[in-house]
Amino acid sequence: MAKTDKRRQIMQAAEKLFAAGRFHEITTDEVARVARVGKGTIYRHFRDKEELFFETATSGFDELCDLLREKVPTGGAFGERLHEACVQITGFVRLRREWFGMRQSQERLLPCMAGGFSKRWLAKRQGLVAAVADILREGVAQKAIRADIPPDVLANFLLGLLRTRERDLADTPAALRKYQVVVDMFCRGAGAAGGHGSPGGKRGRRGRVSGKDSAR
Amino acid sequence: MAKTDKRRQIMQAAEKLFAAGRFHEITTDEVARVARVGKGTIYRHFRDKEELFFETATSGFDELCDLLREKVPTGGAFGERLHEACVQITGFVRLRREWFGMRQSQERLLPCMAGGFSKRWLAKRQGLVAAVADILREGVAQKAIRADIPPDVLANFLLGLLRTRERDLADTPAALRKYQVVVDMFCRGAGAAGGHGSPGGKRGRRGRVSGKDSAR
DNA sequence: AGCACAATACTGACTGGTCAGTACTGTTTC
DNA sequence: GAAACAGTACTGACCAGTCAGTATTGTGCT
Repeated sequence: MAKTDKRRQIMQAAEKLFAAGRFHEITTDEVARVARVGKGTIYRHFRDKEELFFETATSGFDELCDLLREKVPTGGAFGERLHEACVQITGFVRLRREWFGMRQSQERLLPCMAGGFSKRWLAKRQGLVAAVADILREGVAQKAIRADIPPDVLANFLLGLLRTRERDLADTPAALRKYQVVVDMFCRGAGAAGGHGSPGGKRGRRGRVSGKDSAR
Repeated sequence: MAKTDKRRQIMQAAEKLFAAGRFHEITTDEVARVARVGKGTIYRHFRDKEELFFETATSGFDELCDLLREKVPTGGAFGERLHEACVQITGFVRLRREWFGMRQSQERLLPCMAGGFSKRWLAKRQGLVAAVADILREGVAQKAIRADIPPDVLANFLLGLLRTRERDLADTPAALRKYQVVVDMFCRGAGAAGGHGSPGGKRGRRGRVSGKDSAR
């Protein structure tokens, strides 16, 4: 059995456990037991409990970034890309529910962590934001996404909306459909040149996010 | 010194500390020290550390609800009410930054808590959501807010957007202005009868959130 | 007022349990 | 046979919660 297998086993167990309980409530003995691994093996792969936690909490970012870059390649209609990105993100969140829950619960705690963890964490998260922002940037270029808000801010909004929704949704069959609400909200809110009545708004035009349908 | 003073001292210290570190990293000794109170006094006011934490983490919900009901009374133009609500919420968040940070960081941990904490927490949070939803409901009645998404879902979205923004913003003088982006996004996304190009969308009309400007 | 006494609030040194991390032994794998 | 491992016993730091003792406040009496 390759070394990386053990590492993965441990991380999977940690992910599961950390998702269900608080950091201090999860013992390394428990992680070892669930991972079907000797306790010492954990310390063979991770310096300490903090690092195990950090690596586990962070892993999803990389995976999701890879997924986005793979499944939502550059080029093609922007509307489709955005939609596909949302599908991938929500799909990933559903697939890796435990990681997602864990990330949610512990995100803001990490900056309090000792040493360089805080920066490493932010860098990881920023990677995901950047991946989403890249897609949105293309939308801006195609006049489908409003240009007055920086793409990375919009990317954060989108992720925030998905997150909000995720908190409320059980893992029901209807859940995926309900994510459409998020996409819908976002597209209307972030679409280019939309008119509205909120304070500060000035424009009177409205664009379609897909950038190709001209029903208006 | 009245009993409530000590209690408040303790809660203030706890809020400050819990905002900066994880539950298990904050010792009751530290809370006592910061609160300038004997350790035993904590246990005179709170059953245990969990309860101290819960009460502290929860207090802001009530305060914010009271604030909303006071400063955003029923009646009046919906657009103004929504705007005022956002101002109040963001103002509160800025004022009670520590509580907000703490709430953010520990929210999802609470459901893992023993006993009835989980339900009590959700109930408290639901109170805030309901307060915001009530305001939005009026917007629906006035045709300013779309009716196809339940008000409480929209309320969650709004709170989520504010939250997302809060995470990114330092406490700069420009910060308050930047919240307008959230309000703007939300109003466009949640405004009644808006056309857009997102998947599943069908409508072609667009309304103004303020519900009193008739540019369309 | 001044005193006695009770009730309540408070303090902080102490304790008992918990758990991260280590050490060691015997086993499997390559 | 050596490297990785499971299993387990061990240890030392750490910390939530306790409790015996002290301070403060309230009350009734003279």
